[in-house]
Amino acid sequence: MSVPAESVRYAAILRGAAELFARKGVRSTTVREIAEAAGVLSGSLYHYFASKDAIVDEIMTRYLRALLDRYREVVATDSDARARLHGLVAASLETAKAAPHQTLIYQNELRRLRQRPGGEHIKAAVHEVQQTWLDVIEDGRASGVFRRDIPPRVFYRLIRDAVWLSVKWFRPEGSYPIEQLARDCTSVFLDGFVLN
Amino acid sequence: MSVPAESVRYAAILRGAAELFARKGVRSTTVREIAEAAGVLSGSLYHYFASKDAIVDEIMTRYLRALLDRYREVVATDSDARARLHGLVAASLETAKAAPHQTLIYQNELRRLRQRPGGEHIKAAVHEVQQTWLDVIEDGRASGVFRRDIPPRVFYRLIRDAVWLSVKWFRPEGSYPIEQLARDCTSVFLDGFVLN
DNA sequence: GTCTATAAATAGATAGAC
DNA sequence: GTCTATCTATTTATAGAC
Repeated sequence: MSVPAESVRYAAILRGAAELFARKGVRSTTVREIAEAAGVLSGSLYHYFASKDAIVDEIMTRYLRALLDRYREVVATDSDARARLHGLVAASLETAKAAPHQTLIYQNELRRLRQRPGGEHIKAAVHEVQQTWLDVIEDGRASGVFRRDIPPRVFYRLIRDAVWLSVKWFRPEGSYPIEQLARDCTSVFLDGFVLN
Repeated sequence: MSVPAESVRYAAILRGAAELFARKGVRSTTVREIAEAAGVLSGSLYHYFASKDAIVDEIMTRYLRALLDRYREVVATDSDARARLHGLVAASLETAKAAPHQTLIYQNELRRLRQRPGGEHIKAAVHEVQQTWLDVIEDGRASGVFRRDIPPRVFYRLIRDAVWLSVKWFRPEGSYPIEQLARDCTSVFLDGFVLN
């Protein structure tokens, strides 16, 4: 929520910056590059954003809002734990496919974004993401579907990292569709890779 | 392999730089900070290394050499595919525990390290790491132990990311030992999280 | 709303004294 | 082998004309 709530140029800055941040890293991307990608000179950026950090913040805030909207839809369905876990896997993969740059920034720079002053709302969103997964896992344990000998947090972190890091290798244009990846991912984590 | 093959200070620079690179990122770490951590002034760094990038290269080269040494030990054992896969999981987790900073740099900056000129030997090492996993997976498929409906590369990437990213959350000082994590990790990926 | 011009700080790296 | 001093380039951000 900067000075002009929305405009074509404002959106172009966010879009171009996200691509650059994902490819080169936030720190290695200069405001001049962001400006060039948006078709303006660097001084003009400061009409839309107070600083380079403010651009990063806006990108991540929007991204987390969209992600949490999808997660809330998934847990609103009254299906069993296995279906809901698959729903979270699929929602995450679809989000990564729809917003790969933002997902990559989220993976690469989250640690530093959380630490820095003013990162409280990001921290809160990240916590809600985690809690959504843990609730589904706990539900599956309580209903006797999931194993009790694996700590829920450990399982959560394993599947979380495996799912999200797919943004680094999954190619939507290939012959292996995202729906298949979602099914394979759920099946490996729930049924295992050994033949029964 | 810089000018003085080895010295206390040389080692101190590598150690301090690894910690800083892991915590702040390579780009955000200045040569002055590296020098301060090693107890010298920035000018003195250039007696040991030609550039900041040369420090990063040396850290990653040593790390990958140590990792591949462990991997070669694992695949040299003539056990079945399940045991060898567990061996790779355990070797990776132990490496991450022994060299957490280097592992974090490997995860965060590998993409950029590979791309830049002179990164061919790193690329070759990364390829050998991948091939080690794929060989074990292929062996398990051929011997009828692993599923054939999941693409080997997909399974490799899922378990690879889950295992390596544990460096971001695993705490060696906690009550959950690394050996248990290795067992849980192997079991989740091979047997699944659902109760049988 | 965009540009020009530039301020102010910081970066990697070098030269030479000690 | 280390430090002092500094060069050169780059970076974020600002001020003010248009």
